[in-house]
Amino acid sequence: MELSSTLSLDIFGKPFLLEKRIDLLYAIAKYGSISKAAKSIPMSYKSAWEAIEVMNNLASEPIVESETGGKNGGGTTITDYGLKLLDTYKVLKSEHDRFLEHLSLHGDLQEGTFKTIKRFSMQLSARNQLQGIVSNIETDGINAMVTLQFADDKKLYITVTSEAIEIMHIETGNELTAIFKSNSVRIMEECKEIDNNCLQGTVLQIQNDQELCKVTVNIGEQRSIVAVISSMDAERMQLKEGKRVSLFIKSNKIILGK
Amino acid sequence: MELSSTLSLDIFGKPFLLEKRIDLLYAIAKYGSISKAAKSIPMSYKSAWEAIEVMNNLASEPIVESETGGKNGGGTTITDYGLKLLDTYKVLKSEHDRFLEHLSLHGDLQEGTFKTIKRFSMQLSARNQLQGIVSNIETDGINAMVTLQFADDKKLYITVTSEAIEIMHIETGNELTAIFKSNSVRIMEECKEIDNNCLQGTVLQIQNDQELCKVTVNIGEQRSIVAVISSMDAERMQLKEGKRVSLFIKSNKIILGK
DNA sequence: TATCGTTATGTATTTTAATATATAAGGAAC
DNA sequence: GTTCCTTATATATTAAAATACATAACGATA
Repeated sequence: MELSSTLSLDIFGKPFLLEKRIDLLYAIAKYGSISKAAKSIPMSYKSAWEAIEVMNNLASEPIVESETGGKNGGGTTITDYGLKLLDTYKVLKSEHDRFLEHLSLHGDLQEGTFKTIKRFSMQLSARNQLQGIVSNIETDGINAMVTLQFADDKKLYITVTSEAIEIMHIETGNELTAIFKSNSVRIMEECKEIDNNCLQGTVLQIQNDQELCKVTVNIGEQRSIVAVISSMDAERMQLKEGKRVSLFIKSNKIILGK
Repeated sequence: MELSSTLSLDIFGKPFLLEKRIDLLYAIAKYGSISKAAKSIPMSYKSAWEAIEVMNNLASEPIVESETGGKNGGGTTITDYGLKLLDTYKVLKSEHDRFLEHLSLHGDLQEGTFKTIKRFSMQLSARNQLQGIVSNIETDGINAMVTLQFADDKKLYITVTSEAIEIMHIETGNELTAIFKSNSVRIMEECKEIDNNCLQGTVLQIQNDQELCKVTVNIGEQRSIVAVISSMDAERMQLKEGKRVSLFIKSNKIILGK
């Protein structure tokens, strides 16, 4: 048994972006004309034309622009706004697909064992979430150590139970998310080479209250990590914006998300 | 702009459980007859009959059973299997709705700022996930303390950043999930009254390797918590199945999920 | 100016899905 | 046996959606 679902973006309660229309828009982007696009789908020119008219009317800005007459009889192109909408839909759709896949895998539908389903569509309070690829798994009795590799040859070791590895079907090559709280991050002047789970970065922002200090550190590629440390420690290290620091996260304080 | 989506459960690539059919099944369960159910939807008897025939044929077991003739002319009732499917669909649907709501709230669709979307449909490695109601929030500078109340007047305190409270729009009355790793759980013989974040329970299962000991503790209402502690500690406490223990989870090791 | 491929628009036709209507048969209850 | 309400099944009708087809306007280009 499988799950399927069609995603639709509505405006004023009316369908705006539908899967079919999205296909049409991509075809228009490719061929530069409604008629050719319609032929490639395939669908009738009239349907195509009406679909894009509806979309253009519902949207706050035009999605496509048409020219009639001219060199090749005219044509239709997608506006920047239209392209942005296509990107948006793509992200939405892929996230939705991920969700359905999770839901499908999560229990035996025939058996109706879904009552015990766990929530897995959650917004998490943990501010730090880094995506990486599993490069190694070492199972050793009750616990297992997962190595998560990031783009820039940084990596993190993560301790989870072997049970979790099994239940989540974690394998090398999986793209997983390392999740950890900001108070699980320690800041040090310099990592010793032997230290694991160290990430380098530069301080982006500092915020203080009486006892605590929230430090945002840029670790490259627009990714940042938030650490909350004691104001005392912050002062001792003379933290300030732009300063280069090392971040240390204990492997047993990281949660994995698939 | 809004998101909408219709969930469908398919078998052999063919639509099996659709929203409409679910409504029909509920109506049949209520009225005990296809004709009355169809009238109440409303839809034609023929459509209704065909719909349930399709479903009965696709399913591995009958979903409804019909009798013709008799006291009130016969009738149609839903089988246990059918009821189980309805339950399954309900869970699936509510999870799907949750997901769409999250997705809708997660960015401004008009602005197309969805590129930076975070994954929030994840399976988590953390084995311990407890749902409760927020009964109190104390924001104090950088950090905030959330009190999560459970059914049986147990409660947990959770430390998160004030930023997280804002971003997630956490308010008293929200139903949230407390998420923590099994190695964040300490086991003690007895909690002192003054200790916070203590949960009582009885040991369900114990698993050992050379160094570590995984203990599953039942904390009532079929909910259980998994703790991984050192074998030494386990031995010192003479843990065994059925023993009553106290669990302690530090407030700053818990992640909140909404 | 005639050509060409397109947009823009209308009307007719087909397809599809749903409803409406009709009818047989079943079987307990009176 | 008649009544009653239902299931089960077929056929006709309606409604909605898509396609097919036809035609005007457009404007660069040869």
